[in-house]
Amino acid sequence: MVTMEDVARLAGVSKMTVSNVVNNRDGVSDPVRERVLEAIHRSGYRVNVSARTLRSGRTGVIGLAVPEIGLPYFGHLAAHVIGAARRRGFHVSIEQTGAAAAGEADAIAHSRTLHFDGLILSAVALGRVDRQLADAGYPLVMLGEQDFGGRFDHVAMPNEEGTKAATAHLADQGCRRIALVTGSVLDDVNDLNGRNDLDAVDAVDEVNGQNGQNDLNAVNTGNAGHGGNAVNMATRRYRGYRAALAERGLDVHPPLVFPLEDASMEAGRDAAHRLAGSGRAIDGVVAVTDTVALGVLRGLADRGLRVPGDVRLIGFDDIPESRFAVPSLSTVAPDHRWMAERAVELLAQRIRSPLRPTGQYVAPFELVIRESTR
Amino acid sequence: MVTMEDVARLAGVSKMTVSNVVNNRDGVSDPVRERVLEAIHRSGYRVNVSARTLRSGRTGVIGLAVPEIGLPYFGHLAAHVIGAARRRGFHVSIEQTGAAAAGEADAIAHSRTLHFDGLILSAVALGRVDRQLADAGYPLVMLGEQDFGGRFDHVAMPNEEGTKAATAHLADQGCRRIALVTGSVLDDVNDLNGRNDLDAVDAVDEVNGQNGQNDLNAVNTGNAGHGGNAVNMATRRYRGYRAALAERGLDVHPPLVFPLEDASMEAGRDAAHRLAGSGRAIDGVVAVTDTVALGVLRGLADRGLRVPGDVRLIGFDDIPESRFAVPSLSTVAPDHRWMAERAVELLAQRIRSPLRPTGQYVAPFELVIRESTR
DNA sequence: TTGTAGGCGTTATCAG
DNA sequence: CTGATAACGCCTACAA
Repeated sequence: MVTMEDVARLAGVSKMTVSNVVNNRDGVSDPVRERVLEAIHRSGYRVNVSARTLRSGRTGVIGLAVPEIGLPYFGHLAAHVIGAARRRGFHVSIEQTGAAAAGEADAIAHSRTLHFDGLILSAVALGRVDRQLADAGYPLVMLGEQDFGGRFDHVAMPNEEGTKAATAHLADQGCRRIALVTGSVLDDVNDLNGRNDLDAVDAVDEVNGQNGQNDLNAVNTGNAGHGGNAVNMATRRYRGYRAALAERGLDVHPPLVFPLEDASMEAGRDAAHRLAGSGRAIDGVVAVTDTVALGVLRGLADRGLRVPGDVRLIGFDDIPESRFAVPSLSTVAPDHRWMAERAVELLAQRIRSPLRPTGQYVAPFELVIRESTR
Repeated sequence: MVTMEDVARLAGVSKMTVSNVVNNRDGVSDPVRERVLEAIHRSGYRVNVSARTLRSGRTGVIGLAVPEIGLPYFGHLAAHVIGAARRRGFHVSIEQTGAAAAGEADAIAHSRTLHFDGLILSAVALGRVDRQLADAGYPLVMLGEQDFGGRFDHVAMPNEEGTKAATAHLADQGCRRIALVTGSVLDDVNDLNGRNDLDAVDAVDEVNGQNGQNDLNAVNTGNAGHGGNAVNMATRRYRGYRAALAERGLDVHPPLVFPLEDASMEAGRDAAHRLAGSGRAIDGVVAVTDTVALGVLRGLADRGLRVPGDVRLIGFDDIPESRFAVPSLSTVAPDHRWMAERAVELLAQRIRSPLRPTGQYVAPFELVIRESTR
């Protein structure tokens, strides 16, 4: 292995000068820099990242923890994050958490052990992050679902607004009995089908209005300053759904909510089977994610229901697969690129200045109308 | 940061004893080990991976280079590789190569720079690996498509056999004019639609019969000893297609081959449009991958062609999405779990013994018949 | 069974 | 502008 020592000898300078050249520091004269670069090239020298890390405490690697990289949404998200990180000189290492709180806590611990410079956590299950973690001052950005009342940097999906828009769209298309297919993990909401159960949730919803200072220069700024106590994705989407129904006077008791085991296609298909067999004359379905919606599409086909003829269907995420489904899937399309950029930028900032106030952001979105709701 | 020194002080022993405990080495008495573990727990000590790496030369991290983690196939593959690696105590870092030879060479260089212990390369474009790389002795396992004449450990897809089986299946279902939708990068084969163009390829096909020593204990052994000169995936799949047609007497001139820009759904849809407009009365389509097949499915729908009524369609890979398509997609299903396990195992072996002979394996597969070919 | 000395390749500090 | 020196935290080798 060729070291800085070797390069230094070859160029007739000291180790330190080589280091300065490698790291683009100034204080090196042009002719010397030239000589050093030449020597580096000739010797095939490569910096030893471990040694650098040992000395500097920085690895140049950030972690990205997702429930399951094989799910389309997370695969695409990862691709964006990797791109955004590369543009800022970071490398990305992917962790799978298995959509379990234990996995997510593990990912954080593992991330610190491996001395990633920071971690982007696409948290689904982590109900309440350990006080340890919050206090650790480890650079951590939450991406997507969960919300921790401003204790972390957070780039959120437009859960409530998006679902409301999707539901309203179905109503506008003439749907009168609109179902929601969603995760079953509504905070503080049990017995979902039994009663008007949102009161408990609403009581928790004290927006704390904490603002992150916005020194990002993204063209598309989204909505900064979104905050609130820990309320999960399913709850937020449920709220959006109920809000739209209420506006349109389409509320129904018991609510037409079909819970899922997880956010898989398989679960979506199951839900569609239950839905078709419920005898409740459903003519519109809002699915909590596109992946679930694709499963619902399949499940409806199993039961001989036509989309959009018998039932209209809309998803959430706009994964590429949705465009190619038959029928193509209408969906809420958050700006994933924007989310990835913002998350990486927030993390980079936190790595630079650990004590800056946290920032909360909600991604901009648009409604994409395709065949499934025409 | 808490170091071994701190733990040693806390436990009243030397640094070295702590190291021995941490690494599960023997030569430490039970009471002392107990004390040390206690001290580790109390202090929240974590080994510093950089320091360990600097000293030992091993990082415990392997790289996985794929064209694009957002494509369903690679996402699922990655999930399997991550699992297999974890079982062997390795961590996985994912690189995106962008399906370009430059990207793949970069990934290798980058991988070495980062001091991964080795790299699993899902190579698509890398026509000829640099002699440098081959000679470098850097632990490298090729996964999937490319084939390098035995110079690397290689876990291949059953390209030729699988495609042959798929094509034969369509013939058995009564298809008479079967098209192939595939990548356009057939080695040494230009002007694909002009003439009987396989001769050039066949001339290259000298199987060299190199065998990897099989000390793996997988239940499902697949076919070891597959070798050959560098012939890419598209060519192998084309061969399987032609072989099946020849057997059934269904060969047609010019061949019903529709080339793709890349292996995306978009490209598949385009191909379907061309195919539908070709006026060649096609009644069966073999798509080079499931992702492409899903695009074809969509493209056929655009043109009002029914699957399987007007055209039967079969893919390759068995990604989960295929099961949920409408109609569900018949496909060639290689054992992905087996492939991931074998690739990681080969890499682990090569890391242990760099000079062992290379092993070539072809994954077992089965034909999965679903609605699209009934 | 436990402890001590030294060095892995890099960078921060400070002197020239 | 350049160079000498001392860490960074751990592990190999050898001594006690």
